[in-house]
Amino acid sequence: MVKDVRKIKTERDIQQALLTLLTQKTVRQITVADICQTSLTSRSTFYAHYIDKYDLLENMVAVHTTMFAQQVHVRFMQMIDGQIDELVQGLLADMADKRPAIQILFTIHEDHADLQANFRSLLLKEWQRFIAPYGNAMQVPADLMATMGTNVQMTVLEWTLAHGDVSNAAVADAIDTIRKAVLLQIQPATN
Amino acid sequence: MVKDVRKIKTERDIQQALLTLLTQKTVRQITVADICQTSLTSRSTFYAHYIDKYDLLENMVAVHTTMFAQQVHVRFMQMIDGQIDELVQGLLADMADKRPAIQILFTIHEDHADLQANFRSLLLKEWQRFIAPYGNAMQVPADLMATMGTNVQMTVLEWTLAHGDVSNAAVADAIDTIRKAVLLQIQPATN
DNA sequence: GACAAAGTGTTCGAAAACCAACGTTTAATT
DNA sequence: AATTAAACGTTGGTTTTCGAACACTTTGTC
Repeated sequence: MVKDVRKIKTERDIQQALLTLLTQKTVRQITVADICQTSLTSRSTFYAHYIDKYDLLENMVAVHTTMFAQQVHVRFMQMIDGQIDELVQGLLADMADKRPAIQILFTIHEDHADLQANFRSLLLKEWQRFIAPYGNAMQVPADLMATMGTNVQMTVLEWTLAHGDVSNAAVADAIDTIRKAVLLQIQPATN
Repeated sequence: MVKDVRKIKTERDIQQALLTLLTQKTVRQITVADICQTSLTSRSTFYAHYIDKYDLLENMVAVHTTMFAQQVHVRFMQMIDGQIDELVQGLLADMADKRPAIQILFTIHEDHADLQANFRSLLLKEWQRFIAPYGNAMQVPADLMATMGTNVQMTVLEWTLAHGDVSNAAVADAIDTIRKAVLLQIQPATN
């Protein structure tokens, strides 16, 4: 079953409209009429695709979450010690075209639509899987270090989303220092 | 008679598609099927709006030409001696959102679709109107100076289209030198 | 509490776009 | 010159979108 192009275009326009409006108003302030006006679609068409504006928002967050989940999983599998930050850099490269959307959605924190929280949750899960084998030998609680690692990566991710790249030497240094500290806690023998 | 939004959207998509394709292929190499594929419209719909791809192109060129004509006319009226380059800067500011489109169309030179030539022609006409009063007193042919002035402005216009702004001091200096030379020919008494 | 204004969600006939199919034209190959 | 493939332009039935209308809920005001 192939989707009619009109559906694809309508949904694309509606989603883009919501992103645009989110840079101007809060979710609550945005009306369905606003979205339709901006996207050049009629309200009846909107309701043919989404239950309401929250359904639209949750849908968009879900799509990006799924994409991130798949990528983060694949990349973590390929990960070698000491290249954890490269994971985030690689992810950012893959998401290049979605950057504006992700950047906007990161500012939205609704009950069932919180992309930032989803990303953090996915990264945390992978960190926990990564740390698990070392768990017993560690001096520091595994969950704590997993959270630390996650937060460092989220920081890199958000900084890069906002500034385009981690070209700033000072920032790169700061992150690297923290990264090494975190890894040292996990693998005291190596390095 | 208000246009149906679907028509607006379809034409917007088709036009955007052509612009995109023009960055990859020549007009001749681009097929109607290409345009439809890129714009997510069906071929039957394309033919409901345009006779063929050249009709589409001419249409787009005509729109930008008309817009430029109106702006250049209004601004030339407000023009004061020595602020001729500000005209181009002002025009560029007004056309900010259309910059990518204009930039691409400037590279296309078809028989009845040559935006660059149209712009040059419009500027030249205004220069001729501007110079006319000084005509008899000038040491240099009026038409020559009009052409010179036009060329300088076209250069600024194209450079700014390509590089975003005339922030480069060297470029700004070079242009200013030429501008003054041109104006000096026209108004030997003033300055 | 009455009221107006604005937003919500639904319905339905008309208009537009889709898409697959078709025969025709064009251009390249042999 | 014959053949083939690709692009052209047209057609008609199907799907989607539009737009206006409707009743209903929410919000803020007098």
